[in-house]
Amino acid sequence: MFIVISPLNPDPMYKQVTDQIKDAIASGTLRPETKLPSIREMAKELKISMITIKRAYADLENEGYILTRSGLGSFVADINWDKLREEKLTEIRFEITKILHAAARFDISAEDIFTTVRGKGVKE
Amino acid sequence: MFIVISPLNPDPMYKQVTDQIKDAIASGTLRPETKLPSIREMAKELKISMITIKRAYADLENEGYILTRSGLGSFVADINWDKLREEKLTEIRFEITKILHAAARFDISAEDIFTTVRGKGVKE
Amino acid sequence: MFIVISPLNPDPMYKQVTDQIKDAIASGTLRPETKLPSIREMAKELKISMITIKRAYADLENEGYILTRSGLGSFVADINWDKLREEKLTEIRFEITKILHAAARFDISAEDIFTTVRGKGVKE
Amino acid sequence: MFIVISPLNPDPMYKQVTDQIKDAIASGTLRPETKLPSIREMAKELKISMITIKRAYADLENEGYILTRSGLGSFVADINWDKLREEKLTEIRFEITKILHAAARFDISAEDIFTTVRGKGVKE
DNA sequence: GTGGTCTAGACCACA
DNA sequence: GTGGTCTAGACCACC
Repeated sequence: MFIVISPLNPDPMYKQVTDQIKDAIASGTLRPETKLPSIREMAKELKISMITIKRAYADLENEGYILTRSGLGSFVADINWDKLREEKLTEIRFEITKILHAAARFDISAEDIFTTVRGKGVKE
Repeated sequence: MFIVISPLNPDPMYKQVTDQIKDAIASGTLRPETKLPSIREMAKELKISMITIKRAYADLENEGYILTRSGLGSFVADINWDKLREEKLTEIRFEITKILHAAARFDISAEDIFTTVRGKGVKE
Repeated sequence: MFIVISPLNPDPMYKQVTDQIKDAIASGTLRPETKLPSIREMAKELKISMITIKRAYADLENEGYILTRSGLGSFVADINWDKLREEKLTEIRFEITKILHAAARFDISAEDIFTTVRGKGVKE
Repeated sequence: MFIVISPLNPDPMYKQVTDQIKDAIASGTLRPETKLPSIREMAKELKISMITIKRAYADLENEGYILTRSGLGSFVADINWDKLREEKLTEIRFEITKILHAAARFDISAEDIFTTVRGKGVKE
């Protein structure tokens, strides 16, 4: 599979898993209805504990990214993109504004930041 | 004093303390040579354990923000401002880039965000 | 394990621990990637508090000797020896020069010292 | 007077005082029978607490460097130079050996250090 | 009064 | 099981 777990990444393992699966879903690499590897398979492939994968899948299900049916496996869910996008945009706007206010104390302006961030390969 | 500990903030208490003291130093509210409140005073004022403050002060000393002399107290160190600003800018760039990556998963572009943030009264 | 805590040693316990682990890493007894005993194991073995070991491990991590991952344990880091050696040499040269200048006031020359230090079993 | 107390020096203040007085005696700057400043004067001049000077003078008396006579003041004692020099040499040897041990951790030999120190203007 | 060290014991997140 | 955080309370050296 396409997932990589790094011990240097400060994020906990389960989060590294969920983040990468979310990326795959959002980018279309994993399409709705697609069956995910079983917990056991995924654990074996990534050489990490089944418990960790279980936790990751549970989180994904709670957040509506996947659906798990006993005995059948886990499948990518069909997501309400508009609602998700709106929520996310509000959340992000809040985060960014907080950071910019903090930055202002160091005499770093929003433009300073936007400029250095642009042209770094971030999708515009 | 000027420090506020919030139970809603997911950061551990000691980090809330260090972050706010760093900000105060960086913004000039706390000038070099200034004596910080003693561990005991600060603990009493914030109503948290002495040990948590001690941990915060120890971290600040390790990072070069303050100097601590047993029997005397802790004092704001003389800091290399350019280096500090540079570090902060790197840190912020990292934070923002992380958020933008998360945003991209929802088809929210950097420009979408910059646009909604601009004209919100944030210093540019 | 190989660590010994001596009550006669004026160094605090946590420093005795870090010094001995640094020695073991530097001498190759502990190789990169090696897992260190857990905080609890080490504490039990040395019959000192968990917290003292935690302090020692935290210091080692701050100085780059080990990496600690919550839930997994602590591991010997891969160290940039050349850089470390260079820094250390500069630092030592400074220390020694300071001592020699102090000694000169007592009419003790550098050669006097070098001579008495040599042949004492110190690695040359 | 010739004493300087530095807050950057990790040695406690009372030790900075005793060390510098010992140096002055050993180097002949302070000759036997010379009267030292009173505790009160010294404290005022160095801008530190009388308690600290009291502690320093007490230590010096215990180690035989000075004699205090109530109502008269403190005077430099008549010292056995050979013994003093021998003590100093032992102390320095101890310091140097400690540094060399630390150095050995980084594969830096005594010769490496002696070589870089020599020819730096240190009296040999 | 100050900070430095060590202790015991709790609760939490993570694997 | 692992480490991370927070707590209360002890003793010490220093000012």
